[in-house]
Amino acid sequence: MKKTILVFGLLILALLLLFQFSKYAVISGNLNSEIVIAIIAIVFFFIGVYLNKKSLHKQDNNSAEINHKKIEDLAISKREYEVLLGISDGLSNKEIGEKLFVSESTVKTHVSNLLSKLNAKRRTQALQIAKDLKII
Amino acid sequence: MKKTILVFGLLILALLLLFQFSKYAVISGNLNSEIVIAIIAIVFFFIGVYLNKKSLHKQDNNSAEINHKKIEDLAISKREYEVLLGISDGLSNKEIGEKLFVSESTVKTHVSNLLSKLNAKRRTQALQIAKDLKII
DNA sequence: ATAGGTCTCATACTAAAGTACCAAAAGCCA
DNA sequence: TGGCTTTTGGTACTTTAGTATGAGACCTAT
Repeated sequence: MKKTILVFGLLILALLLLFQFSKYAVISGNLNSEIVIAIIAIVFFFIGVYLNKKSLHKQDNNSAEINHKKIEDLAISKREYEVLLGISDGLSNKEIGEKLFVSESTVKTHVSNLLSKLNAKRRTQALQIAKDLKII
Repeated sequence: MKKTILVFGLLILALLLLFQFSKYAVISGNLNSEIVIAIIAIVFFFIGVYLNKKSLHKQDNNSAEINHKKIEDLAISKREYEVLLGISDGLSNKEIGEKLFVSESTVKTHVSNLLSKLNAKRRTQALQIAKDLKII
């Protein structure tokens, strides 16, 4: 929120400066008025692009970024999380084991713990819940 | 692509008109030059916002909209697709059956056909592939 | 040193998931 | 109406998934 105020403050400042500059430049005859207008147009075009991109980016982040805090809250260990990623890649327990260089038994243990931590009955449900919690 | 050309054509036209108008207005003394500058600034600001939003929106569509054509190409039937949605909700075959008012056997048949059509070995893999193909 | 957490793995089950094959009813369309 | 696809459902069987339990190895903090 403080950032937004800062940005808008700078924006207004830049706007005022541009106004003064344009007045000065045109009156003193140093610059062609068309060039001043072009500069203003370009500057404001990019201000529009920049502000828009920033506001949209926030939404993207909200819907795409991984919620690391939630993972901690659920007490999901590093290994369990790796297994979760394997599940979301559509791998079987055996394949996950091969990928992580552990036995299928170990993977089953991790999956079982994961399911109870996510309060899921199946791995597909775990995926759905994990996506909901934005931890995946 | 034709749309893009049209938009840019109109943009350039608007730009030229604005230039002419500003020159005329300032010279004839009908308008204060500051007002002209302000108008130009606002117009280009919104052009920037608009173009940016449009280009970002395309990406959003690409990453969020369902590819109905792909579903047809894969010859996935309506019922099979409903089962696929059930899978992505993390439901078991039995639960999908209850939701669609059919037996578990029927769901199994649909799932089996779905897997072969999506070239998947497991339901989790089917989900991953379906997301990749943007049919889910 | 020991208590607690993580990671590993095994065994023995039970429960789902998935395959293969068959078959009937329903809907559509030429 | 005959042929086609879809939908439905069953049986029988194999393969994964998931649970419960126990146990050893390894870290870390007290």
